Amino acid sequence: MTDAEYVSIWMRPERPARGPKPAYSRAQITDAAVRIADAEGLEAATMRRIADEIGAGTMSLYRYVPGRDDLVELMADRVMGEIDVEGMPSGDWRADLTRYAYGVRTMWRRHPWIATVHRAVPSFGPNRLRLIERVMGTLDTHVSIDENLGLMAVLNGYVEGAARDEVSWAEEVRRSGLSETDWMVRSGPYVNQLLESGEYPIFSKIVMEASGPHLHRDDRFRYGLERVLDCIAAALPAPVESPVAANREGREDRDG
Amino acid sequence: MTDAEYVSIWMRPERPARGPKPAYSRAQITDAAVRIADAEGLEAATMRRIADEIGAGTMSLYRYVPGRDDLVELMADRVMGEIDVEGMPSGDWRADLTRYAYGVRTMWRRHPWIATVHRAVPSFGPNRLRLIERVMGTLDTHVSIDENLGLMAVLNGYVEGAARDEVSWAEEVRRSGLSETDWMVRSGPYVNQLLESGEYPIFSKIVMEASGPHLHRDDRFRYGLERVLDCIAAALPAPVESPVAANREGREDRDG
DNA sequence: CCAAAACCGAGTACAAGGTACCCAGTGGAG
DNA sequence: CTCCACTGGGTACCTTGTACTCGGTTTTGG
Repeated sequence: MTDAEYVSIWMRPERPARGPKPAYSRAQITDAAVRIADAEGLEAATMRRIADEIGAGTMSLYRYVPGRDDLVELMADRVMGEIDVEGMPSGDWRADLTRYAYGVRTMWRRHPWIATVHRAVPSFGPNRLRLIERVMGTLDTHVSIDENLGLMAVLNGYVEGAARDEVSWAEEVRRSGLSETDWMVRSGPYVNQLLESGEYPIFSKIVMEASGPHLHRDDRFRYGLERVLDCIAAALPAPVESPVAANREGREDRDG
Repeated sequence: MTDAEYVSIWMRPERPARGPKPAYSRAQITDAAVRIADAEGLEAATMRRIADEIGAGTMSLYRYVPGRDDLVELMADRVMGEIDVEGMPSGDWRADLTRYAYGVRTMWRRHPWIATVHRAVPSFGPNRLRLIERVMGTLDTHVSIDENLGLMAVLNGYVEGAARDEVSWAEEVRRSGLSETDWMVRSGPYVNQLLESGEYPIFSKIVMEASGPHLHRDDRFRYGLERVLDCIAAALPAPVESPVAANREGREDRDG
């Protein structure tokens, strides 16, 4: 293996000092790859395809990127940069985290392939670091780093999980090459079989609810997010001057 | 495209009625695949490797499974069956959900490759259905299906997100082929560079906390889980006769 | 009991995709 | 001007999924 000469993609300089001017750039390659993945899925972003997209030879990409895995890592960090966390922490943690949550969701919907990137978690690119500083910074003055990590796991878990759910369905439909309607028609027989067996009452409820007048996806996301934020509020030491955090016993606070 | 003759893997009968006795079985193939993936990662579970494992010819597998994607789907549902939800709902929703959460975590740690399976979300195998019935059943009598889905998104998001975090690191280490220590040594230079730049105070706190006397992974998981369960408790209509649900204003209830 | 049909396991072969290796051209350093 | 590190990119190889095919076996129809 290339153990000895391994360097993280984030430390590896884009280009050596000497030599001719390069014709392309990491950013250009990453952008092209993201564009393809957005339109046709991550598996369509092959080295050959990306090279074609920018008019380069396939192997030329390897002058800029050690391999495809690292390129995907670059792509992941690149799209994390689209999440707007400017001005955080602002002092209003609830507003900050709400904005962050919607930012993540928007980004996932724009780049569904992000659900299939595994190395995103262990990777610390510049944009990921910025998110950590800004977002965890909003709670940093209120709780210990331990608690902060715990609460962030709850928030991130929910937001990414919800986004992953939405996006996974859409990707499955796209992969099938069918229209959304045709796709549902195709899965109809199996779902019907489950419904008619009578063994899955809860599943049936879910299906029925989905076909009746139901909470829109946005409302559902908002509902869960509010529950998570309430959860964080409850874990915070003392409400200093936030007039929002006073509703915690009833449950008539359904939103929508 | 095989659009016309598409049938979900869950509807497709394992074998036709007629013909000679089959030498293998779907379960046998799935088990072998899971065994390989556990030990060497999902990418090591190639059709050839799986066939070798059970002593079959590569192409023989296609008599039992339409293709690799479907096999992975079978694998995913197979390991979901390891999550013990027997006797749920028991009446004590908090105990049920706690058991479920730890069950999921244990399963993920046993089968880290599950983090890389994308079709798991849109797929409804028998074991996934069982989980839905049992686990969502614990809240079904207390809240609407809408709220139940929302609260489950919070719980599942947290549990899977936390598991994914733990597992992603481990997988990254495994993929590198290095020991955990060597792996950390290898990423040392980059982390040090970040630390010394002084631009990432929160990140530095995380690193410092991780190397000092810190919350063990188990304690951290438990902390987040308790926050989520508190969040669910707060969203429930009215504590009927649960003596546990009475602590919701202070925060001296840190556990561990 | 026999012939045909259906199904079995498995080998051969091909298309994609990542990438090691190689080569000729180029432009900055001396 | 000379040199050589570096460039873009072509060729070729390995791995992996899987379509096709075939000879043998089991079941069915008579």
